[in-house]
Amino acid sequence: MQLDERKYLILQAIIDDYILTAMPVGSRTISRKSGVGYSPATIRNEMSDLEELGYLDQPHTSAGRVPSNKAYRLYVDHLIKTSKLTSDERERMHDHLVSRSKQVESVIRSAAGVLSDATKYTSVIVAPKLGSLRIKHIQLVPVAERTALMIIVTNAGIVKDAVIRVPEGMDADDLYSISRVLTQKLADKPLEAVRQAFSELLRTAEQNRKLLGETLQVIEKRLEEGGDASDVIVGGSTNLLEYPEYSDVNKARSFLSVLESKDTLRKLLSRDGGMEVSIRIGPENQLPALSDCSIVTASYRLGDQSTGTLGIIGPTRMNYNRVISVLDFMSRALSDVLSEYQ
Amino acid sequence: MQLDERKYLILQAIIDDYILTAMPVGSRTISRKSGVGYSPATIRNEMSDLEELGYLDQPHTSAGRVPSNKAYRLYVDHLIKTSKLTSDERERMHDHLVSRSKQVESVIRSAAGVLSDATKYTSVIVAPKLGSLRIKHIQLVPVAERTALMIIVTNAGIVKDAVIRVPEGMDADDLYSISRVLTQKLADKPLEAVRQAFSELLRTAEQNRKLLGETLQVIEKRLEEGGDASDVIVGGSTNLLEYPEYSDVNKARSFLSVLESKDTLRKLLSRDGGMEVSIRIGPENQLPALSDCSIVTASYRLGDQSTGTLGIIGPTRMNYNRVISVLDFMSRALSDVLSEYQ
DNA sequence: GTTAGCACTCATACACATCGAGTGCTAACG
DNA sequence: CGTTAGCACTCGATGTGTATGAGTGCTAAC
Repeated sequence: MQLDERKYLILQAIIDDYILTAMPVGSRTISRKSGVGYSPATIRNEMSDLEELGYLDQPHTSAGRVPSNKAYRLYVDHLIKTSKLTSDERERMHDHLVSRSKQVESVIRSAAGVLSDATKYTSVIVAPKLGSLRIKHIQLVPVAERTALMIIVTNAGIVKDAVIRVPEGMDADDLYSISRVLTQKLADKPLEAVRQAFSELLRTAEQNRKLLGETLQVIEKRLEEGGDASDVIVGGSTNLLEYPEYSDVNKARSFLSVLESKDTLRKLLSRDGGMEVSIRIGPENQLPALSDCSIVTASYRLGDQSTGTLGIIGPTRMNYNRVISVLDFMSRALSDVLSEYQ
Repeated sequence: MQLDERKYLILQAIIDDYILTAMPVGSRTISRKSGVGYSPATIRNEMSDLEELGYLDQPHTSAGRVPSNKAYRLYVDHLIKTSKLTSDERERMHDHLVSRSKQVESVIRSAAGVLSDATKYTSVIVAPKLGSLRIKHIQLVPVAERTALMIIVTNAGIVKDAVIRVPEGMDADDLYSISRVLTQKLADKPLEAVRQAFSELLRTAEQNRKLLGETLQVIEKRLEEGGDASDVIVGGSTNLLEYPEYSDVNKARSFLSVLESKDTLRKLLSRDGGMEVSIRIGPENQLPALSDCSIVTASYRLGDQSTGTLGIIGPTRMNYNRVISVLDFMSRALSDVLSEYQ
């Protein structure tokens, strides 16, 4: 059996209604809708077909129908009619983004806020991967006897720091000059290439071998870590609790627990492909705790190399249309704002 | 009517039981307890007295009694029997704290995790106030034409950064030397005193007047802000959802919303007095959303000047004994670990 | 002063009837 | 032949009545 024009129409009507109400949709409801000129009985026949094809589920015999994950997949692939945001709305979102402080982290943080406010779902943003960044500057600052703070500035303006031990009797001026050398040698190298440059450096500069060794270790460790907890930022985590899907506390808890694990989130938002919006529906994301959530993601750029991910997590019956529009816009806006630092 | 020995005993037994079960406590339950040698009828008479005195509430006629906020207040002030943590436990907590990276923020973050794990409640930690820190180092790093990143390192190792504009034609070496001057002039000054030092600096160094002006502005702005969102760290936000008090989604939501507002949290944890543990029960903290929560706070030190706050938020029937022990220990442990940087 | 006994209260659980939204099927209709 | 009206049927939701039991307050006896 194939899907003809009318089946598409009815399926779309059902999905639209379900997205709005979260209640099983009956044949009468669809029949009453403008644009559908059929009686409830006819609709029922079609619904029966659609159920057989796997596009609809029936919670129990005497309830209406509910769209299946397969239906949502069809919906986002073919049925969706993307609409643009109003220019007023675009402007407001953009303003929110730039009004904050100019720290990269602040921008991302407010972007998460804007996203969750605009969609009423939960937003997650992953900061650009450190690996694709380039070193701009390295500075050693004395903080105590034999202890220094190493600060790594990247081309994205993101600052990484770590406390390291330095050899006895090294004063501020020594650290200063070492910093200059380090910066000269390592500037504009991607972090991946640092190792090689470093071992080279290690051969030439005998006197500070020990310090350099430790510094290298720290940089490598940062590289391995891939990023710390503050690299994943969540906005509007309680938004989803507004929806009837989460009126059960246990469901709410298991959802919120996922948001607490930054590692899981980072994996969840990893994506292949380019800048365009990507959608994973229900079980398509492997996590059981999110099996009735959909995740919509997009990328943003920070400079030429590094990209980050921004995403929306909501119930499978989310307003895909709206979410796609917002994410699409924000991915551009965020890239624009962050590129000012380049 | 005064509280005699027996009333204390019974009240304590009721509170102890209610903390464990969250169910109204009946006279029979108390009577059966070891240490209480009275029949249910006698207990009932005493409970009736205690209710009249405002220490007990009765949800409805045929239910048991529930401790009132006044009872909790009495409990923490007089009845509580503080117990020490096992040395095994202390060790485990301490290890968790030091095993992580040496970044100050990481330490605080893992402290929040340890706190919430150890108590099964929600933990909140406020980073040390910026105002009481001293500047250790200022560094300007070129990131683009006419743009530089200003990094402020404090004696606590906390790095603050901001993007600023610099005059045309200023190269890396210029910024280097300016950084040195800035650092020399401002080092070891508390942030509050920076303004004065700066205006002095402004008089002497004519050529870079404009740059210095902007830099000053940025530092002042940071000062005003008092701290950004990342200065308040929450651990175990979903822990409270385990308790029957939050089986209602609306309660859960209003609680979690409070955790999302870092400003509110910062205010909530502000405290007077020294290092000792302080307790606010139910409505004693002004926030209606937390009117059936208790907040227990303690301070930790970072160096000589600056102190931060760590706290536990839980239901009013929380295990005060346990929470006090854990907080007391952690406030010392955290101070110790952070003082290594001094 | 303490306790046993007893009537009373009230939330909770359960059984049972009712209601109504919605379906599936069949037959009639254009 | 596709569409629709009619109707019996299903099943969750809602409401009502009753039993249960934990717990109280009061009184009288120990």
